[in-house]
Amino acid sequence: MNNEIESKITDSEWEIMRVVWAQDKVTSKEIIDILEQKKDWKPATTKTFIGRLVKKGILLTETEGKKYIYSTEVSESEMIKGTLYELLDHICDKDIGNTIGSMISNATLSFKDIENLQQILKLKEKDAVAEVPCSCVPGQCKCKDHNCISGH
Amino acid sequence: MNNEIESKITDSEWEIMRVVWAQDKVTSKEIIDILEQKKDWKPATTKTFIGRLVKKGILLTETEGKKYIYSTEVSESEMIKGTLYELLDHICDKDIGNTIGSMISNATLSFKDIENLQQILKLKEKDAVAEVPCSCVPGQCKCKDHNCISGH
DNA sequence: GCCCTTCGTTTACATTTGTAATCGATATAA
DNA sequence: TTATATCGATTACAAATGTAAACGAAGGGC
Repeated sequence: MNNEIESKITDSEWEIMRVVWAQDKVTSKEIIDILEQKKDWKPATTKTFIGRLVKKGILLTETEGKKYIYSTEVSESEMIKGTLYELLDHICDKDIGNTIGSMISNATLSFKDIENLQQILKLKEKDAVAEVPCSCVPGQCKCKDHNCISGH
Repeated sequence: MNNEIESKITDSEWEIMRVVWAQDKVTSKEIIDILEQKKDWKPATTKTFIGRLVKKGILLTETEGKKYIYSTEVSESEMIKGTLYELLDHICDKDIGNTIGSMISNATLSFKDIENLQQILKLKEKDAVAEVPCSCVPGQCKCKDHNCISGH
């Protein structure tokens, strides 16, 4: 929505964010308590991660008395999408279909999920292509053997 | 296939691996050349990453004359799957369906891909569940509002 | 049989990440 | 009002990661 925030968080920071996304507004104490349970982190450790997220501009603070209430404007789905892209960046475009396939195979899905995905696929047919072009650098995927585009 | 190799590679290492996966067997020179093009890495930089992958046991070496031929026994799909799991580890199980959905929406897919995915979904219906259980820690997802399982 | 190139190894160093103690200010309880 | 518990900020430090130069052995050309 805004200026393509330079999001990109670490695994540990993700733990903090999950709490914030789940609660919308939280105090450090709440985050600390939850992660002390889940990750066995000392309060100081959690505080460090909170601080780093604030510095990165991902966590927002509003003062309530002497403490802070933390929140964020980066949505969870946005973050997930970012991470996903990062992964997709590592594989040949031609392989994305298969990757999604393996994801589906390995996931636990509800009937509703499946129905929904079928719906999405149906729609997707409209802008499907005959062949997904590969944009890998030559030497980084096997597509060169068939019809890889990718200039230089 | 073997003992669940402690794979888990960094972004840079991934670049090296892509070359190896694409070629099956390569010399350091080939890797260096390709990544000098793609990433502007000095030969020394690429060498460092190759060395680290060898140390991790992910790259295998066989001597040919005085140089090495590199190869791997970790498959690309295995590595992708690992990375994917890592991401899924960050989201509520209930949300996996949606995440896959957004992946599909955003991807470029061929007719064949779509057909294939439809096939997979069809099969998936067999072991679909009425409701995907959430296994998040309380406080880390909104499921507590409905029917989250997850014991502390 | 030397010299230069090549290749793997070693060393170097800054940045990021994980993990945490400590400090200083403030609110709170006694 | 003084002792105490909180809370955010500062500091610390090891390990991982990105980036690369330097070094030493070995091969190839002349």
